[in-house]
Amino acid sequence: MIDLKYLQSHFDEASQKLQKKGVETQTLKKLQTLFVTLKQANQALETLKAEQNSMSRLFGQYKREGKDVTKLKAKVDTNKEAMVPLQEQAREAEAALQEVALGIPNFPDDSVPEGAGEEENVEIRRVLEPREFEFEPLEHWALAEKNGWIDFERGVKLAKSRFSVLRGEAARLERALINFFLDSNATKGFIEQSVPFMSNAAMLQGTGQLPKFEEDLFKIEEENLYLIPTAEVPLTNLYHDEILTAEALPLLMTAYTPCFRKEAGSAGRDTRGMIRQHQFNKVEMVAITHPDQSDAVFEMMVENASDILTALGLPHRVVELCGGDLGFSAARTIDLEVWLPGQNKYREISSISNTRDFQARRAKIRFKDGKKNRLVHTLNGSALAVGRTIVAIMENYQNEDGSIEIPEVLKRYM
RNA sequence: GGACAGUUGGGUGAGUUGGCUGAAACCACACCCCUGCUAAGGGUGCGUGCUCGAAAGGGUACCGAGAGUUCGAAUCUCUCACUGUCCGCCA
Repeated sequence: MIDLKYLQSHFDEASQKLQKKGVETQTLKKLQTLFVTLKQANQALETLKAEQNSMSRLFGQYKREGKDVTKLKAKVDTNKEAMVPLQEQAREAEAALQEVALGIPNFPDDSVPEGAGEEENVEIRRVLEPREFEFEPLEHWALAEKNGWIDFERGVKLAKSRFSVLRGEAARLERALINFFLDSNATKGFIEQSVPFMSNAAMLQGTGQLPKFEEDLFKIEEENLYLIPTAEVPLTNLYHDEILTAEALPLLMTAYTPCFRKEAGSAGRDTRGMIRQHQFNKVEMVAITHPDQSDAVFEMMVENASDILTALGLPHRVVELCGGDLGFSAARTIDLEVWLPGQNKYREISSISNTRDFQARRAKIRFKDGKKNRLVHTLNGSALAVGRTIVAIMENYQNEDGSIEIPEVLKRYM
């Protein structure tokens, strides 16, 4: 959630920032009006409540002293009547405010480039030269078929479309990658966690998936739980509604989890292969930091993910997302795109975001700064998406006969 | 799934004839005093949000959540959620 006090005191500035993310000024005006209405109603209401409380205290005193209370009772009753409409007004404003405020995305950092969508993202650097092939490199699904690595049909049979089964060496490669990623993250100080793969609604609101993106989530109706779309949800919310000590920061966490996404808006995109599945494995990094630390930690997370790709010998590029491509909660995001020779393009394999205090405000994650409680910064990023790494290894390490080499660093894991 | 019990501040835990309890006491924590000691003792402070205020401080809300009764509710009523124990089932 954005800082509503800041919105009120710097409306034009705030509105301008959110234009980068496509938020209309009108929506913000509405939000501001609701905020002011709520404040005024609350103030008026609290004055009346104060009177009510002091009269009630008097009431008790009169009773004890055996005094007559009929006049006081009349006064109290009148006061009570006066509170009713204000109470209603405050309640409505509060509800309306919540509804609008929870749907407003985070402010992008000032450094975020302008742009409407993906095409306007800014490439920062490339790491590793893509290999020259003396033959036409195949796409991963063709290689999967040749090697018997992925059974798409039976995945569909077991569940539905966009599910698949890994077999034999591919399954072992997946397991090896998960371990390799977790170990690599551990060397950078990320503490491994094993977390629930389901989450309740309050946590999902904390990290920003709810209420706006419910259609992207798999829900267990009878239980009122959701399958997590990313480990960012459980990891960040580990400290939901907590006040941390400043010394505890930064908290660095990593976890392997499957991720479940409905891909509601992606019908027709990447239908072939396992680039876009309803269930995929991912190792995630999450950091909870002091506001002064978050930029440095962000850089470290980008480096870490990039280093892992380098260790695997996978060419990739580092891309700064423009305002229009930025996610709901992110103030800033850097994507790592891995080179896929079969597809002849770079594809996202990691996304690292600094949400600043946006999630912290929603999830009430604070720390003691002297006597004051302040919001932490939260960051998250993949290191890495497992399925897409398998795809990248298949395409980059393929031989002319269709066989696939295993990257050197993974050999001890298999 | 069945039966019973419970849900209070960082922790333990009082408070259930409605007001003087936002909440005793103890522990933990912070600061201070005393003390030639890797101890003990004493003092003070110590929940969160919103709000008014330069600050000191004040107002308001919160004792699992929501609604209700009442001049007034942690304390009474209702609904829901969660936790524990026993039984059943089970990796």
